[in-house]
Formats: sequence, structure tokens, C-alpha cells
Amino acid sequence: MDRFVVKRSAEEPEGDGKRPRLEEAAGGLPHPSQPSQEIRAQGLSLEYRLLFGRAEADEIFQQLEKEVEYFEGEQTKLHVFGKWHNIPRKQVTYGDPELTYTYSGVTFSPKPWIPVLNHIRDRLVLETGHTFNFVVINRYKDGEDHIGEHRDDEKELVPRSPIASVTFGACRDFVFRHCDSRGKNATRHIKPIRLQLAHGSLLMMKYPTNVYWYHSLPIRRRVLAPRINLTFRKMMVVDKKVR
DNA sequence: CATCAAACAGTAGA
DNA sequence: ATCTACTGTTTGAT
Repeated sequence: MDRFVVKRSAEEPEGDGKRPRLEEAAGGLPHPSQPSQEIRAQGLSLEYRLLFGRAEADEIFQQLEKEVEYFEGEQTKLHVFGKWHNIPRKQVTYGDPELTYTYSGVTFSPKPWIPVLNHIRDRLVLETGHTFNFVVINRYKDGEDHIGEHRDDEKELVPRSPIASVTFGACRDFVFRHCDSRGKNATRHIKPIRLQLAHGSLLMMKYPTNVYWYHSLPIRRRVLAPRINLTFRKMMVVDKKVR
């Protein structure tokens, strides 16, 4: 791994701006309890660290397995290239009640917050100084479950707000690819960036990562255990359009 | 109107 | 013999 810069920064209060954010002014500076790795490439800005120790992560994982209720029925299907597919994972959204979230033409309403999710969310505020009002939970039952390349570029996201990706359970490869180096007509040759996301880890995806970089969780047949990933976001309240 | 897809299937190469 | 990475899909939504 020599094509991107990894910097150690245990104490750095904020990565991308000179001025403190409003949230920090309100809630105090973040207090990271673990050293973080900064991962940078052109247009990519990530911060990776462990958020929970082994014992606490184990406990949260079990709680998630017991208490999270995933979408069923229509909400587990996706229409792509003229065909309907069952998504190769389980998925659900939780969040503040007035929010909605749309992808691939389907609008989701979040389920109301539950204690285990608030526990994780509180820790994120404490450690990063950012607040979140919405979370997408994906459960990959084993290495066959996966998600294809995409960007988190939904309209409802607060512009430039970071996305916090928290992982529990099996460690899986996670791949970033630059939009200009995908497919046959690639205009540039930017090598993909591969990360491994460990049990209890946090990956902060900061602006402008999602403008230029696609990410995916590819199939890994040797992985037999489940992984639960939670992506916490900050969404805007959008008036529902009446047509 | 042009773009392009949170899916899979097929295939080549490791 | 697997497994992985890359290409194409071909149609409806934005």
C-alpha cells in the first residue's frame, strides 16, 4: 500500500476545515480515544480508527442481532436494468421521524431510534464532534452477501456532511474506485484503494470523497460470519413534493 | 434529451 | 478448480 498517504493524528480536532464547526461550538471538541489513520488520495478523504474495544463491540453486535428489525417484502427488492432483484443483504433505516431517504427510485421512511443505535450515535458525537439524524443498516450474513459499487450521493444529505460507517462482526474488504478510472472508457488510471473494516471500527468518509469515489463491499467466499454495517448520515428535512 | 444505474451473468485471467 | 475482477446489460427514472 504505497499509493496513498497515511498520517497518524491522534489529537487533530478537525480534518477538513480551519474553523470549528457549529456543532463543535455547541457540543465541545471531539475526544478521540483511539489513534486514527488518515487516508488521502485525489479527492478522497477518509479517517479510520477503532471506536469500540473488543468486549463492547461484541456486546453491541449481539444487541444489534437481537433488536434491529430489517425491511421485508417490497423493500427488499430492487429494479435495475429492467429486472427485479432481491438485494444480496438485509437492510433497514432508522432515524428522526420527519426524514425520508430515496435510492433507486424508492423512498424509505426510517424506523424510530432504539437504545443500541442511540448508544452508538452518542459515541460518535463524543468522538467526532459530528451529529447524525439517520442511519442505514446493512447486514451481510456471510461473504456471499455484498453491495455493488455506488456513491452515497443522495439529494437529502446535508451538503459536505461526513458519513460515519461503523462495522461489527466479520472483517470484510472494502474497495474505493475513482469515477474516472472505472469501466472500459476510463480516462485516468487511478488505482483502487482497498481497506479492511474491522469489528468495532469507524470509517469517516469526508467531503469530497463521495463526489469522486465509488465504494463497494465485494464477495469474499471464505468469509463465513455475518457483518453488520451502520452508515450514520446527516439528512436535510425535505418537503415532500406533490405532483 | 442524455445519462446512468446500490442488480446479476458471463468470462478471462490469476 | 476456485475465486476475483471486469464488461455488458438495454430500460426506466431522473
